Amino acid sequence: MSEEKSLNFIEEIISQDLASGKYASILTRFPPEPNGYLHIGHAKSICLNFGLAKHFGGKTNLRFDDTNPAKEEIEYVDSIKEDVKWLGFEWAKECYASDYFDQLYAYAVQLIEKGLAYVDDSTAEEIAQQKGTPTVPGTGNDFRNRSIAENLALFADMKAGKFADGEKVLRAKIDLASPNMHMRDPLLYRIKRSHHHRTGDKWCIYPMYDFAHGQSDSIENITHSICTLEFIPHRALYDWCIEQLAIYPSHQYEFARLNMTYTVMSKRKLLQLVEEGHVESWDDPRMPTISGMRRRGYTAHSIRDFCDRIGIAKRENIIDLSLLEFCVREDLNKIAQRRMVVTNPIKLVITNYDKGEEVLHSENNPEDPNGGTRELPFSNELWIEREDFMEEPTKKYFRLGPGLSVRLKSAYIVTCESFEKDAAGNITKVFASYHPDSKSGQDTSGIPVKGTLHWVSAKHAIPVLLNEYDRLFSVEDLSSTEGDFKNYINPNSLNKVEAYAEPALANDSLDARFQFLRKGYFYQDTKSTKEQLVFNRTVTLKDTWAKEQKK
RNA sequence: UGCCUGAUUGUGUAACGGUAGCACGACUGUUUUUGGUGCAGUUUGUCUUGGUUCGAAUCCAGGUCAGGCAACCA
Repeated sequence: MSEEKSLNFIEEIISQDLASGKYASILTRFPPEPNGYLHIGHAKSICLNFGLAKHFGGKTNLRFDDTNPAKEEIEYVDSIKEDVKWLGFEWAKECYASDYFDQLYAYAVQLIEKGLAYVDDSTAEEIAQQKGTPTVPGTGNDFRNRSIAENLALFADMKAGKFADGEKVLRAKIDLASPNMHMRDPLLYRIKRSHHHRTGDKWCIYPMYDFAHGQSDSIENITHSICTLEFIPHRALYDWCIEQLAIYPSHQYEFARLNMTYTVMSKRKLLQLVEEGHVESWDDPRMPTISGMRRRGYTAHSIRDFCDRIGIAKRENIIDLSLLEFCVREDLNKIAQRRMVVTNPIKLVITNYDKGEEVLHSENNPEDPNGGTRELPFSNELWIEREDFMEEPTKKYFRLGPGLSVRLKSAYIVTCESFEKDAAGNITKVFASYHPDSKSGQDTSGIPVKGTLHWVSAKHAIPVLLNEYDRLFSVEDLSSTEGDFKNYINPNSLNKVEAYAEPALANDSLDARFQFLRKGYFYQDTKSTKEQLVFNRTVTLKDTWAKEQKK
């Protein structure tokens, strides 16, 4: 990080901790629960945790917070590892909370021995009721006064599987009148017979988040444990456990999670979109998941840049989707191969072109002098965009119309002579003459043109399929809406179009980034084949003409 | 009605008692064989009321507003 850039509040804390000698080096961790795919909000956390370590010369662990086997799957573990790697980060250690189950159990026994935990036979409802409310203190029950010996025996029996699911829980004995609800004798362990993706059926009791997370941090010697704002009330409990157990004192810090316009950022909601078929899968290119964005054509670099630009603070935020789009356009503009693709074709006949065909050349990327060129076949019958012809052009229209001239990109200047319509009044063909002395790169015609059109030679064109994506939701701020969030799904978030592409595309590499001239940035879909090329639109180009027309 | 966070332009984010800056967006102009890119410029802000101070976005007090907290979820 450059010196002129100011530090965010967490970087300030770390700087001070390092300067004061509190730590010789730092260790952070990224701790997802493997119950879904990672999304752009996780990317913010990943960039923060790994970025901090990188900046301050420390390390970062990847830790799976797998304490609830009912929701977790190996598929999610695999996807999370893939996504973190793809984003460009390397973890020091791959850890699992489940690796610490034995240790965690021992910690719980210690607490019981200190008279700080007890087995409670109450039902979930009873416990909830006895907890009181934020304004009314909770009340205890007789189980709270069980002897240490009895608690020890009972907890061992819980572990041994002598009770049914939900029959008993282990609770910390703290303060039922605490103004912080999380300190009102929180649950530490519950009985849950569920196959765990790593420990199998070894355990029938599982630690709760609050009894697993801080201790896992401590076991790994995490110096700075960074999480989101909703965990602020948990911090007192985090510290309490560490203090009572007298173990390595990791510290928790909280920042505001990412929210973005026109999308949702919760695994629960994203899971719903997948399960109810509103999108195809977790990696549907409309999803704000890392895998969806990757499939859509976002680069890891652009996502990292985005995370860098949004900053880290404690206030709630909602980031404009336009910032993400800016980041990916900026990156892609520099690296994308330019190609020409016509989506809504109309035939352009060059009436005076009698050479049959010729091969022209066009630059792969005007931003990159070393990007080279590609071959571009030209002939007397071309496809151009329907919207590039207007029967009765308006004043600011720079494209084709009767009597108007335009440059065909990397080819010639043509002048429109006439056009044909079908019975329904639709334009079917446009006729134009070309100016032989206006060839791209050696133009001596002196004809002034304002517009340049992309085109494809009709007989050389290859058919491709384009997925044109738009925002997933039609309202900017989903958090301000009422009712089911799915009511606000944009019905036009995907527009599949057949298109004609220049032949060079058939031989391009699978993972190349493209800019289809005047249309947007595209990336080959995972389902694309040689027989049927499919491209996903990552993002459109900025379109000031479309904006002008709306006025 | 308890506790905990927070409040700087449309959206983010800086300024650490001393010029309210930066980015995105929006808007101009300019360049351009992409109505893209680039370049130049314009644009709107310290929640509120008091207090401390030579000086307050910053410190203090009250208020207002927003979010979070009472899952055998994380």
